[in-house]
Amino acid sequence: MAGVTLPVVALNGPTASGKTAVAVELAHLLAASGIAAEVVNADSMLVYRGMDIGTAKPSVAERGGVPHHLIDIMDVTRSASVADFQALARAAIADCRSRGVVPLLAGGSALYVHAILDAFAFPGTDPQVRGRLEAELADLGAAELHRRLAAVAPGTAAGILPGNGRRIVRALEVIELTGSFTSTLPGWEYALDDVVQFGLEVARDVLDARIEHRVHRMWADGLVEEVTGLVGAGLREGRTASRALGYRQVLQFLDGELSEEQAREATITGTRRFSRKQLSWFRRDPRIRWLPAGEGSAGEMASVVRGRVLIG
RNA sequence: GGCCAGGUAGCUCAGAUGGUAGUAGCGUUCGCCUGAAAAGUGAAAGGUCGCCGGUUCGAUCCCGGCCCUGGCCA
Repeated sequence: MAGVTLPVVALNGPTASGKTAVAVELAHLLAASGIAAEVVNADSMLVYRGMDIGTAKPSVAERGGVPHHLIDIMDVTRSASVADFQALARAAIADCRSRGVVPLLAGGSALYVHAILDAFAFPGTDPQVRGRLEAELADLGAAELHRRLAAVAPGTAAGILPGNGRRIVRALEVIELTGSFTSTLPGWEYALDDVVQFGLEVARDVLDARIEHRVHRMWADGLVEEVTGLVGAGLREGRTASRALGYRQVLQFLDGELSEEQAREATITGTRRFSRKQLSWFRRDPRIRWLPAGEGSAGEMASVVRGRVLIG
């Protein structure tokens, strides 16, 4: 009785695979059997306020009365980080469980999911050290800092491209703060109890067609207007938000670098490529149970989750 | 039926006075990357250059025929 445990349910898959709808449907099915469930977003771009159309953010109506956490939590001028997100998501998951609610971790950012579920530690950051190194990066250039990194930690330097200033700075920062830097990702080792991971599988050609259709719909729904409005909110100053698929291309259109048609096509091909990248990430995780996306997928997940709750 | 333009990588195409072709775009495959992962980045695979014949030391390229595609005229 006191031994009832609540699993963490991760629901992943490539963009446009229908994760959002399935998550809400799953929550409803669980509710029908007396199990409360809420969605915890695991998508790096849904956190930004005002980025709705281009991120395919679920509307309040689409959320179907199911509470969603970690959506619309920061302005486009800020940059979300894996480390912040890990802490926020773990807190949201713990909060759900403490209230007797099953958390449904839904989203397509594989690194975020990995960092939330698994033993993934982030060395801290120090604004002063960081600031100084970034100034040096601006002065001396990435190649020079890369040489310095190579002198201190050859192995680390070998794993970072000489032109990747951002990672070089981060590595130097961590070495300065902690004495060493590990650049290998941790293995598949849960840091949370009782995790169930599902992946939504969609045939390539179907997914590609959906992506194309969705991008056209974004344009019809006013993506260009949304971006124009966000420019006033500082979108261009947002290091991450301004690079989001669709947003970056519309900015290029607004700047005259691309025609509107080219921007739309670039968004389609970029999104397609992104979906491949997502798949290659998720496929590496052997614990994911893949289900074909479709009518019965939420039902199948619901029965697995019910079993976990009752057995626990 | 006649005229014109084409048939080169999975797709769209580039190219060479005849010496078996392209850092091409998109696609595919496989990697790297721990505080920007919808970002950044490396590499690979892949072609009997429409088919048959002729000229030539040698043809994807020249010549002839054929097939297919698009357009125009009948």
